[in-house]
Amino acid sequence: MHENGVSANAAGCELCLVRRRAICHALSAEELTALAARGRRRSIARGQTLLWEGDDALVVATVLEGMLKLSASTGDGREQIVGIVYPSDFIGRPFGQRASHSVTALTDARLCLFTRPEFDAFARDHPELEHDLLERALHELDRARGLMLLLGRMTAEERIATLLLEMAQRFAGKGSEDGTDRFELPIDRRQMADILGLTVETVSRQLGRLRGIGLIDLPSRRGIVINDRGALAAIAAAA
Amino acid sequence: MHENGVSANAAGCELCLVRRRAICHALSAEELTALAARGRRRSIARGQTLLWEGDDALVVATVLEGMLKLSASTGDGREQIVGIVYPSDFIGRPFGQRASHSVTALTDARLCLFTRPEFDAFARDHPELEHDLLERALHELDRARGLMLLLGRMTAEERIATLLLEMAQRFAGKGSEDGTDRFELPIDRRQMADILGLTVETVSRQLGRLRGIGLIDLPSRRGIVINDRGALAAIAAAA
DNA sequence: CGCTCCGTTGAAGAGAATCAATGAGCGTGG
DNA sequence: CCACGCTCATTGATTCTCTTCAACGGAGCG
Repeated sequence: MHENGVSANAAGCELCLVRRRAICHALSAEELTALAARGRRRSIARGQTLLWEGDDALVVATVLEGMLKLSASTGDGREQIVGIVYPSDFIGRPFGQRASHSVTALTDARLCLFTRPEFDAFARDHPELEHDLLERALHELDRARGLMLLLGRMTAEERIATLLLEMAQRFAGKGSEDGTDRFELPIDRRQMADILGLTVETVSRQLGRLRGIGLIDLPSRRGIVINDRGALAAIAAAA
Repeated sequence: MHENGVSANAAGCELCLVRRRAICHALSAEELTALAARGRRRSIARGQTLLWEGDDALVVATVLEGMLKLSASTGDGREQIVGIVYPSDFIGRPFGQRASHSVTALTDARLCLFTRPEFDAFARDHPELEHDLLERALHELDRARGLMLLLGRMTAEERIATLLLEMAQRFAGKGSEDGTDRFELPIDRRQMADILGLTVETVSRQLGRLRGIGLIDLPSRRGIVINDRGALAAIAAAA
């Protein structure tokens, strides 16, 4: 357990990779400077947990690079991933004492970190920022509820198809017109299972099945080739 | 299909049942008048749907009386309830074109209704209102994610125990100290199943099982008596 | 009084979990 | 450079939970 790269933050925001997509885009240059003065850049290693479910929600952050998972778990260790966050996404729980879920790095990641009390105070003084947070929260709520349908009512095959299509949409280079997509999964089978509410074995078997009927190829451990996006979408079939 | 009781709204807000708990509590008397001028009281009968998943999100509302469900469904009709709303809760999707889920009355209900464009515009001019919406959205997000754990990782028995405890917390009169609670379920078995991602038969069987081992009684169709809250909590067991 | 809706219960079956073994890929260290 | 050990993915056999299909009885309501 190292203390990881924590560095002071000047006005490097203008060069920031996510300047235009993160919450910061709601702020003027002047306001941005004020916010930046409260922020810290921090690196976090793959596998490290930033916030623990149930603990005090001490910090919030914008993701600069990397991917993190939000997860909840039962008393006996069963885990459910309740969200994945990407660069420019916001993490943490403003205006609340406790973290309702854990936040763990899926890849090495860099964050722009704020202490929650400081961030809360700043947000309350900046309506445009709160509006942006609101839009993000509403969007996440829509996504979470979509996943509830998947977890509550879809078969293993449908869940897999849905996940592949979503991953393709995010990671494949706009796919060719013939319905083909090729990309690298950013997560392993265990994490796929934890997102979909399945076991690794079931994930593996269903992927094998889809490969068997020619809808996808699995050229490598993380590699996915979608041969027939239409057929996959037909399986995902959720209205 | 009747056109239901739609009536103009004066400044009856002061008498409003949910004045102090709904979004309105964030507004001054003056602002409240301005908002009220844009609102309409509307009754909606049990079973009626206010918003359809995928349709334009034309309205938002505060619930004055009654309960409504938020639901999503697959192409072939499987349904998942993704949320239940109670008096003083806010429904609808501000700042978004499409409703991501349907909103249907579980009981006869009364709403304080706004057209979405009007509400959006008003909200943008009133940061305190947006802050309240943000807090509500964040809270709903926490709840939705908790349900994702239930749907993805819990057994039927655990789901039932969790639901009973939550319902008891909301509807039972603070229960006696010996761990007993008595209340009427506001929903039928089908709706319980749609919340928990199960079938009605499984819900019925699990309730029967819990009754069999003495943890609960089922004095009537909707009636629930919790005999041993501790044991139920031990089953719910999610951290 | 009959009808429909709802809840319960039973029997059978399917889908996913569990238990278990094997093998591929990868980083480490000899 | 290769051997070792680890993690991760796959596959098989079996088990079990939950679903599906079906029938029945009671409560409420026209």
